[in-house]
Amino acid sequence: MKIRVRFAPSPTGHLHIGGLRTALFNYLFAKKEKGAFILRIEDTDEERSTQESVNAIYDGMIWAGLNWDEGPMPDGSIKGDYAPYYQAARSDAGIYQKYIDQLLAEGKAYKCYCTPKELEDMRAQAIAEKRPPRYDGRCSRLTLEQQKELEAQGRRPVIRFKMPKEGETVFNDLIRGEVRFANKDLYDLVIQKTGGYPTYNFAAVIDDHLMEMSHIIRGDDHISNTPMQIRIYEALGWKHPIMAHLSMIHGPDGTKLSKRHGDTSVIEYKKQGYLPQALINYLALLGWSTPDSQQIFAPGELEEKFDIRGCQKSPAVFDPVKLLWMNGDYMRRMTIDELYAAAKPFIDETGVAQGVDEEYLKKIILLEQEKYKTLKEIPELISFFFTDKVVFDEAAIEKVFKAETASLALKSVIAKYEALADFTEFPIEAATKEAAKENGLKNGQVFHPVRVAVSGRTNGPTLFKMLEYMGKDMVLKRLEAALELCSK
RNA sequence: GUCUCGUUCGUCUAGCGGUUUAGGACGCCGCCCUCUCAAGGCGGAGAUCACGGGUUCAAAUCCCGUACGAGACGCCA
Repeated sequence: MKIRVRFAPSPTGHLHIGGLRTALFNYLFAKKEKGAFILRIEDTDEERSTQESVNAIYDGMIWAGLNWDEGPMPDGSIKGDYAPYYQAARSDAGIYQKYIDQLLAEGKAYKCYCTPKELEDMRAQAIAEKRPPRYDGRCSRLTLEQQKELEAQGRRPVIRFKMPKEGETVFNDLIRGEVRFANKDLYDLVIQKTGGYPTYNFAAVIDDHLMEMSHIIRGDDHISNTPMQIRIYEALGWKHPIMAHLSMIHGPDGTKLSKRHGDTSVIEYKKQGYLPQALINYLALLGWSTPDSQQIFAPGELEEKFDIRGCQKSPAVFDPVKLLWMNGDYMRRMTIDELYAAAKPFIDETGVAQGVDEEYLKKIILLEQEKYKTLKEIPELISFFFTDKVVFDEAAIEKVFKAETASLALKSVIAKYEALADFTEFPIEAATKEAAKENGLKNGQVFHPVRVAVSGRTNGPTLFKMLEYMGKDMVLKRLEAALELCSK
C-alpha cells in the first residue's frame, strides 16, 4: 500500500502550534514510511475562509520546513495528480454533489428544512431536559408533499446523512487501539449546507477517499466524528483509511491549548526569535518519544526515527520554558555563519549595528553565543559595541563604581592601556593584572569596574577579548567617561 | 446531561508481568570550573506509578470498578 497522509487545515486564521504539530506528525510519518505528504485546504466555511489565511498557512509550514509533496503551492502552481486541492474548488467542480445525489437516490440521506433557529431551540430544550443535544431526525419523516410545501414557503433544505441507530461502530485506532461507539449515540449530521457546500465530515470523507489517503492522523478532538465518518465511507461502499488520533496539547491549566495559552501563530514564534528546527524538535517531543527518551535530534534524524507507536495517548502540557532551553541549545550548536545568517534580520530590525563590517559583527556575535536563548535578544546583548555612549545599568553603577577602589582601578588601567602598543587580548590581560598588582588590588577589583565602564553592565563577554574587539580608542574613551561616575 | 478518550516526579517522558532502590530531559537546589553572566562538568531534592478491588508465585505493567481530567455533542473544521 502506498502511504499517503495529509494535513488539511481550514484557512480561517494563522497556523497555530496545535495545527503545526498535527502537520508535523503527518509529515514525519510520510517521510519515515517513504510516502507522500499532502496539503489540502478545507475552505468550505464561506464566511471565515480567506486567501490571506491560506498564505499564512503556507508561510508557517515553509518556515517550519514542512514541505509538502502534493497540493497547492504558494506561487499559484499545483503539485500532484489529485487537484483541485481546495475544497471550495472541488465543490464548484461538482465532486461532492455527485455523492450527495447518490446517497439521496439510495435513501441514505434526506432533506432537512429545519431553520437554524429551530435547531437552536431544539438543542436548548434538549439540554434543559438533560437529553443529549442532538438532532432528532424529524425531517427524515417528511413526505414528498410536505417537502414541496416547505419549499413553496421558500425554505431551502440541507442534506442530512441517515445514521444507523442500532448496533455499533468500531474502529481500530493506530494510537489508541479499538474504539467503539454505540450507533444510538450517532445522529443524522448535515453533509451539505444550504449554500451547496459540503460540511467537514462529508468533504473530508470524500476527499480522503478520492485522494487515496492511507492513514488519517489528526487530533483526538476528531474521535467522536470518526464513527460517523466511517458510516459515510460504508454507505458509499468504500474502505476507510487507517485512523490515528493524536493527543491534544494542553495549556498550563489543563485545557486544550488555545490562544490565551500561547497557542500563538507559528509566525509569532519566528518573530520572537525561535529557530524552526528547535520548535519542531520541541513539538515532536510533545506526545511522542523514542524508547530512550532522546531529546535533541540532528537534522533528518526525526524523519528517520519517527515511529507512531511512540505516540502518547494522554494530552501533553505545552512548556514554554523547555522550548526556550531547547532553542538556546540549538543556537549554541550553530556555526557562526549559521548564527549570523539567522540573527541578521533581528539585528537589522533594531538598527544597532548599521554599516558594521560583516566579519567584525560575526566576531561580536560569537562572543556571547552560549548566552542566547532566542535570536531576538542578540541585538540588545551586543549593542554596547556600537553605541556612542554606554548605557549604564543602575545596579551596576551602585555595585561596582561605588566601591572605594573603583576610581583608582580605572585610573591605573588607563595609564597601562595608553602605553600598550599591541592592544590585543593577552597583552591587555597582562597589563590589567599588572595594574591590579601595583595598586595592591585583587584582579576582580579591577576587572569589574573595567567591564562596567566599557559595557555598562556587570555580566558580559569574556573581558579581554571584548576590549580587544572594541579597540583601544573606544576603550580609553569609555574608561575616562566612567571615571565621572565613581565616588572618589 | 450523554458519549468517547485519558491518568508514571511541577512539566515532557522511559517503562509493554520478574533485570526497577521506577530511568532520562526541562525547571529547581548545591558543588566544581571561572574576570562577570552564561555555557559545561558533577551531585541532590522531587513519582506511596490517581484510588479501590481482582488475576498471578510475581503488577506501574493484565482485568474490573471508582474518582478526577479532557474532548465531542454546529448549515465550524
